[in-house]
Amino acid sequence: MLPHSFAPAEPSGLADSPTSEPLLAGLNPEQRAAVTLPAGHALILAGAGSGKTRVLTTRIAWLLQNGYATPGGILAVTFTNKAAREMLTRLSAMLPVNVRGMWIGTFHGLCNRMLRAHHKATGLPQTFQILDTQDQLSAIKRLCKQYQIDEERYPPKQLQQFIANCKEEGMRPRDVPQHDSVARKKVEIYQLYEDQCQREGVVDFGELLLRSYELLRDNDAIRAHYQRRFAYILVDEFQDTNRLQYAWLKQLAGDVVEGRLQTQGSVMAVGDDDQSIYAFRGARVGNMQDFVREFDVRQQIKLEENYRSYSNILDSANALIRHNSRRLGKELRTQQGPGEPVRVYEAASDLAEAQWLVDEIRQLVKDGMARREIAVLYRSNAQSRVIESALFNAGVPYRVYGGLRFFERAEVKHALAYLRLLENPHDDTSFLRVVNFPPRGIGARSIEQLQDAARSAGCSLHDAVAAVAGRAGTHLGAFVALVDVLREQTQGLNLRAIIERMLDASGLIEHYRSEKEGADRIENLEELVNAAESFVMQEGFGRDAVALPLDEQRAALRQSPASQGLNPDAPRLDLPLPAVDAAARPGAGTADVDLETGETLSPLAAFLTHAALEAGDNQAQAGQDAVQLMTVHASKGLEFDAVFISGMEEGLFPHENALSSQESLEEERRLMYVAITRARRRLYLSHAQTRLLHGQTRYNLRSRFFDELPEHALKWLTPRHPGFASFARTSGAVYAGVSSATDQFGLKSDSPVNAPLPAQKTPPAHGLRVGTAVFHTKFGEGKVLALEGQGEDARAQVQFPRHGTKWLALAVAKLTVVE
DNA sequence: ACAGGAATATTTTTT
DNA sequence: ATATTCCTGT
Repeated sequence: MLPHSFAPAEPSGLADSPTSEPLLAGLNPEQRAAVTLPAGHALILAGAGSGKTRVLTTRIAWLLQNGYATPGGILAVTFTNKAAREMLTRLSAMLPVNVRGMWIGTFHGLCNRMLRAHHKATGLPQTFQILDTQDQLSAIKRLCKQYQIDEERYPPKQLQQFIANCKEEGMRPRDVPQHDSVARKKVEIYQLYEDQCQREGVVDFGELLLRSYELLRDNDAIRAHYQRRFAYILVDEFQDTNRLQYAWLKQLAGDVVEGRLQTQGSVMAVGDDDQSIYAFRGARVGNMQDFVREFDVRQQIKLEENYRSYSNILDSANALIRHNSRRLGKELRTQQGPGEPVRVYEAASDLAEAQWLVDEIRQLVKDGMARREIAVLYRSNAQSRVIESALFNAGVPYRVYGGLRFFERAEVKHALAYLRLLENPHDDTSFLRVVNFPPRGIGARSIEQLQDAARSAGCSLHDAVAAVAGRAGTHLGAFVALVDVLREQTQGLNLRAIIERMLDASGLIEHYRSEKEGADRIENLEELVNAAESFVMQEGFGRDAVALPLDEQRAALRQSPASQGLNPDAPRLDLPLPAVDAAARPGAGTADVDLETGETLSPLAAFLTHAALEAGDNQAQAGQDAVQLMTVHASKGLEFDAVFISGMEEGLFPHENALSSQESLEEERRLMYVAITRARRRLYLSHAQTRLLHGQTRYNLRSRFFDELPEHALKWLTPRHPGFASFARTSGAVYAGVSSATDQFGLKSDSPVNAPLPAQKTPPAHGLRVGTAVFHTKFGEGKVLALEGQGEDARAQVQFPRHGTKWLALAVAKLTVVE
């Protein structure tokens, strides 16, 4: 058994102190076991709707209440700001605790907090700014121009991906294998990018994590400090962690001694391998197995009791996900009855599907369901269009999730760029964004001149302005003067005043006033002032955690059912942090590290950080009771009384790009699992025979996922036509999806869109499917994008890397299938 | 400097 | 079909 050292006290296990009863009331045995686990590492497999957040927050409250931990000894990490906020809100409703002392936030938020506290040790300026994805891309493009990198051979988007991937794998340029000249070049660019960021005092999202990880890894005193401090580490959505995030957690938890992890704190990882839907952006479900092995996890608890849905819905989810291999294994169950059947509808077209959705939604609303309790889910954003227009024409209020968020809007980013220049004039990304916006006669030529000057002088664009002569120099000089004067003038002003002065002096407002569609933009700029104001009000800027004022905490507590028996006015558990005992730290006698400096950021710097780390709301205007439209991904973590999953078609869901490998197909299945488990009472699955996609009519088969659902739970609203399974049988495709089959095949392209298809379809003789790799003697290898027509008329649209996309008559063109 | 037309690429996305 | 990006001519 691994040695554990526990601080400050060790929970004794299931023997609760009498005071924890009110906290634990209403928890089922598994939840209760998870909440009251003794010190040591634990994996909680929390199924959808099993009360995961409740367990996490109650665990923290229980640890605090029983004195097993102080607020300063807790670290709880999530992926989204929303999840972190929810945890804080629920926690402060349970206990009158000062949440300010706790480290509860996103990975990025906590890393940011750590880097600011130790900026000297990390080699960053204290007021380093954070590049979002847009900023990062423009920084890379600028770098490519500067070093004359062939953007054909090294597309900036790809470089961005490459750099982000490297960082997620914990690799600095020197760590990246350089097998060939292309790899060498990419690494060289990576290094140049790093130098540029360092020079400008900016970090990207990946850098926040990597720097923080390296800080812990390379600095014994700091690592020891945090290892001692965080007696309890809790990780939400653990299945979504990437390699670097896991490595970061390991640094916080303990050191590897003689090949074994010697931990100080206890790590509780909460996750669900069946809901892992972010492998495409680096999430590694394997971290769950690694965690169990490397941390020698003894406590594994499954939360399988579902409090959300009726059993027909859960049976469907369970049956579907059983088709995945390599699962940790889990079955959702409920004490509720079967409820209503899952309704399945086949529409003739995407239009007809949307119309049916509208009719069904209207009926639900008429029967008394709130519109906000109805969600329409789809696999990809492009599908929302038809549905939106059907809802719009019917006058049904709806809300679409996704799209640009507040702090990502162009006008807001412009304003933020000005503010960032006030904070840091050497931020070239911000400089370039607004040097000629609003237009002030500084063209591409002048900027090139300036960039050349900056490069030869090895300084920032701001500092290079003096070196540019002539008219260009005059205009540039005026811009720099504007920013510098503004910086002077805003010294000592409050945040609101700073922003107002900036909006005025920059000419942004005036510029948009003269633009025809500028009204919305001006509104957003005014909203920026409000956002800053409410940020300041929230006290405690410089921290990502949002703390409720004490009286609000107590008010929430009075209303909370979890607070029964607690005294809302009891003194706060505002215990001091454990002192860092330098003498007791092995080999740290001389260390004079500024551990967790008390330096605070200026309100402006703090606000800019906030803007970068929390891009704002992702949904359109709230308030009105509206039907919710979103992708399946966006629906994760939400629940609704009625859920429609639309576009249940082969090629769409599962997506055609995911058919090539077992892993990606299984991720699609998990995605479907997530979608199903969003529904509380009613679940509808719909698909259309024809659908307009990329300007072309496509004929899609019913999704294979239907064949994986239990017949007893389904109610077919329309007669069943043969679906993927029958196609797969007749065409010899492997049903489990190992082959790259999609089941799209050609029907006469001029068949009327709304006419029902013939009941019996025949599989194509040519054996091609969308996604098939083919070889053409003249054009080389290509991929089938679409198929049309039958027999002699059959045509295929094929995309060739060299020759573009072409329609080929299969009777004429000699195409061979590439395995 | 900027408008307008051609070329291009369309899974999912948080920080 | 459509949104975005790129490029060219004025």
